[in-house]
Amino acid sequence: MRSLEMTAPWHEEEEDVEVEEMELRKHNDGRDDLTESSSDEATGRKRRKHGGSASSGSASSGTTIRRRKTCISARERNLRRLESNERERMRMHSLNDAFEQLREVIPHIKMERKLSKIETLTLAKNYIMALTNVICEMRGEEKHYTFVQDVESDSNAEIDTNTTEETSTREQNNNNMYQQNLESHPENTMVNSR
DNA sequence: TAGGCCATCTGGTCCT
DNA sequence: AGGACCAGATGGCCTA
Repeated sequence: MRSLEMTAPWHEEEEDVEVEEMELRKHNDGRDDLTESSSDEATGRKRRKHGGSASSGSASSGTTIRRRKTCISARERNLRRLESNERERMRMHSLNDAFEQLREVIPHIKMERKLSKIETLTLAKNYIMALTNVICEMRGEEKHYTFVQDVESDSNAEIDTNTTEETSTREQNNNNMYQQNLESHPENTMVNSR
């Protein structure tokens, strides 16, 4: 059970914190399974059953760092941590909502599974580049971007092995689709092909 | 079963 | 001071 390995900073300060931390965990798990699950079912979001890293945090949070003592109680700290967790969850949910909206406006070849985040960002970038090229062409200027090199470098930077091949192929298809669609029908630049 | 993707927790840092 | 942002860690789910 990872929660027993918890090394929260307040452990140094109060003896009863460990017990309270376990209570916090139980409370968290219960809440995930009950009150929050209903709203998550509505949005289809996955939820973790257990908490995150016990030894998480940056490497800079090593043993030499002395944390400032505060006068707030362990219970108060726990409460603030819970509130902070909740805010972070909401922040990530809003970020994911933004990704979802981005997926909806990016023309791409429809797949059984939805685009991953990295694919979404890469396609969005490529789409912007394709649109920029169209604008340049309409103005009689040189194209700003070429795709083949960029796709290769971007994919290799982020994804490897089989996924790279699959993603590169798919991105190339999408890029070709962008170019063909934009060149033959520049008036349809916002057509969503999903 | 390994690897990719993801959600969540967590503590540090930045910003208001 | 408190919230937002960020990155590391971890475990669950899914697919090849």
